[in-house]
Amino acid sequence: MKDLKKYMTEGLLHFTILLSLVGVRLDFDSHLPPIREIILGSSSAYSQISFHSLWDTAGGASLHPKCPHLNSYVCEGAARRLLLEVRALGGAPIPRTELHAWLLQAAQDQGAAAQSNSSDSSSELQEEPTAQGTDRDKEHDVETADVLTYSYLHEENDTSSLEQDTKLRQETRREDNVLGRNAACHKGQNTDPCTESNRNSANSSHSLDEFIHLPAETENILEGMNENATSTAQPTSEILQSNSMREIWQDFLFLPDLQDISLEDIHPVGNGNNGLNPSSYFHVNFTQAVSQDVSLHEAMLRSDPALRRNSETRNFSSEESFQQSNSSRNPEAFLSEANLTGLFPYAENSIGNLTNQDLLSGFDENIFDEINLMSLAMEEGFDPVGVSELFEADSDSGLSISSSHSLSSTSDSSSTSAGEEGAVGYSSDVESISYDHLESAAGGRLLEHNKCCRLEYQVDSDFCEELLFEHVHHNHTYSLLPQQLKSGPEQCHLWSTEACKLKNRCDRDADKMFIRDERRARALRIPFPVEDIVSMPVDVFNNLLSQYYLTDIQISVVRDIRRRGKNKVAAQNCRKRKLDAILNLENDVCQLQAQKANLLKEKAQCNKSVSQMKQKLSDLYHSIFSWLRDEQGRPVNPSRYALRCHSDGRIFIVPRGAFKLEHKTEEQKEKKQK
DNA sequence: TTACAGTGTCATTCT
DNA sequence: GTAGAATGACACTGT
Repeated sequence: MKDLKKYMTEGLLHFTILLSLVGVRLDFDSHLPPIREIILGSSSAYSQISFHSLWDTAGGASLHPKCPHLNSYVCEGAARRLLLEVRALGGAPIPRTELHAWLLQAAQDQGAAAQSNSSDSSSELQEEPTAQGTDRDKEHDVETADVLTYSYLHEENDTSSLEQDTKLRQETRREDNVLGRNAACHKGQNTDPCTESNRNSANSSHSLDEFIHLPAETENILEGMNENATSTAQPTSEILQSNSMREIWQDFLFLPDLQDISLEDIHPVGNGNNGLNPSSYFHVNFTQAVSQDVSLHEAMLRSDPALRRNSETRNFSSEESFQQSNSSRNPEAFLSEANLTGLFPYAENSIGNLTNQDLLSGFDENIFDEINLMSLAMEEGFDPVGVSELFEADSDSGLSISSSHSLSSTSDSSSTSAGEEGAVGYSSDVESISYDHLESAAGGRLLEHNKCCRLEYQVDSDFCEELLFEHVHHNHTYSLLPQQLKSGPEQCHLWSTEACKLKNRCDRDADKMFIRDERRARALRIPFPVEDIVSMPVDVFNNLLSQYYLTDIQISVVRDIRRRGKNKVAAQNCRKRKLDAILNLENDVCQLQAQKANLLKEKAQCNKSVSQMKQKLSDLYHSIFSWLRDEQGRPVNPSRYALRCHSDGRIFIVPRGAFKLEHKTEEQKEKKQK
């Protein structure tokens, strides 16, 4: 940053643009304020560069092969230093073809500027370069076009798309001259660049010689530029005098890998280095450096939505390589990149496209239909009821609740058709994408919470399996009471089949509702499982709501899910208790009926026994009286006398009248005692 | 097609 | 006053 300030204070403000163009990720939070301060405080001509242009250029929107100010760097001999500084700051190397065309164009401009300066010695270096070469550009457009054509035809493989890129870039220049020159070139009427490009297009591999052994026309340009540059009297051209344009050119091409260089490695370029190959004192790893192509084509094309569409197909390979290059990186670092999206809108697009394109491939379209509808609903004024109905309609429209099926589809979500499972076949990746899509729809979350939400649902497919299977195994057979199960074997068999049917149906219904709420929660990016929303204690639930920053809609939905879930369980319990009570009463009735029957039976037995006892007693009575004789030897009449047992065990024969009076007096005594 | 059982949900009351 | 539980009533669905 210290060197950056130095460059800028020296009038090299555009170095920051260059940094951005070649992919340096500046920490704008800490770098932009001083940059802006320097811009506003600078008295140089470069202070006219608006902060806005810097901003746009940082995102790659203004990327153009013709950097109008690069010639300034070249003239000052600072180009190599700038590029080294770029690398020292962690910048990715510029694509060689981009650099090729870019630098050549700048060299031509510089050549034109040098010619102008030679005629006008009062002109200064810091004069606005674009103003210098307005007319002179025309003189070099032909050569520049050839150079550009040559450069872009060296791009690997996809020549058609590169031609499109070339056309795009040419359109930003003077189209007529360039196209005319290209037409002549493609007809084979020209010259080294075309023949060279044709020859090299057949061989996609690039050797270092391709860049060192330039086409003759390009060499001539460089030679002329070198001469013009060295003849230019400029106060800061000391370095330039010691470094030819070719050397500078080679310096660009021989830029060492950024890992191999630091600020300490930046050697002053003095006279002693004249003619010295920079690679002799830099650890040059050209192949490795070029391999870190940041694909400025993509950055440029993404700035144009129309072009982006065309470039998507051929960007796939480069995006894939980009992902591979970032695969070993810390995801947090990746997120930190996403934090720069506000400053690098096209970087955001790049990252977003990369992620989405890779992750969205093969997803169930039904999910996106739902998500899109959700998003629309959110954008047009979110209506929870409408969304709810939307989900309900979807979930109720023949949604199969075969969880195992849906789970099996998670391994290959692309094979799951929309008509088979609705949106049940979620995979973990789908969740993350759906949240990305619904980020805005959910009312906006902090990134931290987004991460939490994503992590919450992105655990893995086991989460879905666990939830679904856990719910499948919920016991909904509360109507099968122990009393029923304890019944006879025939009823047990009957109830077992009934229980299976009932259980299956309960499972289906429960799963349906569960999935519906689950989908609602997912759609609104509610960061906790529905099951936990319902089952957790109220204090834990409130703490959870306080820990997450949820919108009113989300809180309302969460509470609604919890209320309905609680009520559902309560209703189930209520019905269970009701059935328990009914069945208990029925069982009590049965038991009482059996008890009554037993009592009746026992009563009958008792009556029978009593009768028998009475009969025996009567028989015994009569037999006893048959044995008894009075004083005269006559049998005792049982109707006039009766037997009475005394407390001491003695038995007396008493007249019945006296027995009755005595019996009455005893009863009266007992009553009085009571 | 109808009857019925099971279930979810809402409204209300009770705790 | 609030939240949960309990419950009656209703609608819906599957058998």
